Amino acid sequence: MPKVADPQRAAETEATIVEAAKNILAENGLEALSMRAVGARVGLSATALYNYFENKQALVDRVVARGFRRFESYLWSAVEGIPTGRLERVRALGAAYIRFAMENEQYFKIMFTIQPEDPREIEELPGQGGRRIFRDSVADAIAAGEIRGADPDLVALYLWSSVHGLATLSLACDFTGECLCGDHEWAKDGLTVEGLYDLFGDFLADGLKPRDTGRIDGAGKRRTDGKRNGRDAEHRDGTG
Amino acid sequence: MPKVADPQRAAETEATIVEAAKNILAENGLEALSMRAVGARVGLSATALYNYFENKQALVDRVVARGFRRFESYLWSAVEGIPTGRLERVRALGAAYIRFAMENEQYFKIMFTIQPEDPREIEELPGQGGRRIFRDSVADAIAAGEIRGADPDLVALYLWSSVHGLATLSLACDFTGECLCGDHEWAKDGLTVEGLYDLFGDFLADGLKPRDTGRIDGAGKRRTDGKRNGRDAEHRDGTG
DNA sequence: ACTGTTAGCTTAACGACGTTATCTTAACTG
DNA sequence: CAGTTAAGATAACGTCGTTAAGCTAACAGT
Repeated sequence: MPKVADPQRAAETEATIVEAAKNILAENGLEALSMRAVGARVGLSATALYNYFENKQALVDRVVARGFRRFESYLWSAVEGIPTGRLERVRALGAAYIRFAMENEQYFKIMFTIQPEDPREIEELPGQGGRRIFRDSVADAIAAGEIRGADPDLVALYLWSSVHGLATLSLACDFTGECLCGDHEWAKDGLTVEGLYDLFGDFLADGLKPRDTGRIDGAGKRRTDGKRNGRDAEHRDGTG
Repeated sequence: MPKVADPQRAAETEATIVEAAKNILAENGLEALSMRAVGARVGLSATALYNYFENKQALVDRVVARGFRRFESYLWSAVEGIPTGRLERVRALGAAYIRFAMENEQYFKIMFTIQPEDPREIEELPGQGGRRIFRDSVADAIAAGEIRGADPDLVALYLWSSVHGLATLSLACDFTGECLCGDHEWAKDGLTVEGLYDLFGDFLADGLKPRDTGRIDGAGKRRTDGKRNGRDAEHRDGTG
């Protein structure tokens, strides 16, 4: 008797439920996202939702998947007007990444916090969509000579993680004015995360500039610190 | 009648409880961290814990605070043998950051996920400790001329967020082998996060190299993309 | 037209959670 | 030895995710 018969109707109801769940999440945060609350929002009892989703995790997975689709289209629409191959396009991509995280805080948090128990149920691994856009833009910029001739996948992952770090950190810390208590030149008229990213973009861009010493593709797996193996702290968390 | 009388004994018991909580967290994850479980682990009932902590959040805050102290000393011990002023020291700091995140996964997650409801109860904002070490090492490297003459706070925050992004992302995605399905030169013999960081370190270092065009301190708050205001997507998450 | 099936829901209930109020026990004090 | 009290246990409330059982309305077959 569980499960729904008409797949058409099922899909519609599921979409309604996912929509309600994401609204509760955006408005009141993760702890407010209960099955009973979602049910009440769509005019059903909590248990009725189990006709459409196996459990709460499955519902949350769907919300996350929706979030990633929105995320991807958000990134796309942010750079579609900028010609491919330009470094500017890559920088705008990073700016859009930050902006999405700030505008969709709760959403962004669960996207990279909750991991689906069955990864195949989500169309793509978290961030795959966003990463692909990064990769393509980077590859174009490399081909156009605006970024040094390194592996696009590597460079894209680098940019992605850098931008992701800024987004994540600013959601966790709100360091705009608290962590950085000193009065700095670059923070005096209201430090925003977007402003920070603008500044960081210079470091990022300089690190990826073409250089004459030829391409680096990491073939040599260079060690920079002499003792990379040997776990120099043995911090294995015994009791401590 | 609540609260404990002898502050000496109270401090000891609190430490025991925090310790038990962090063990449960490390062994079984956040969802296993319940007051009843912590109480059972220290031989008390769940409600007895309320004599030492106002609520669960306060206990978790203490666990997080402990984590940050461990984190800070972990970073310190990882670079104490490397002479100050060397860029190598900054790179080793980043490597230690990554390593801590990998070795203390659950710990690291809550450190940057849970935000205390009363920030003052935690000795320092999340990451302040780690950031300070970054800042000092960067400042030394700048003074020694191994990093370009920019604001140490800005550069430290940049490095911090870059490394944090790599750590966070790899905890969320496990892209070592899944997200990056293509067979790359740099991924062929087992891609580890530490290996990735080694590769990224080159980009990072190049972006921070001294350059002859003088210092950049961001006074001009440069805009790189022509249209930074104007919210080019209007993605305000209405419904659909 | 009456009966049986069944899709899709509701209600009841279970165990676990955080938390509060009340009760017990054991040590100390006069 | 009586009384106080510190520090715990027990009971209980409301909420959570989830399961089992019961209801209701639409539909099928003869």
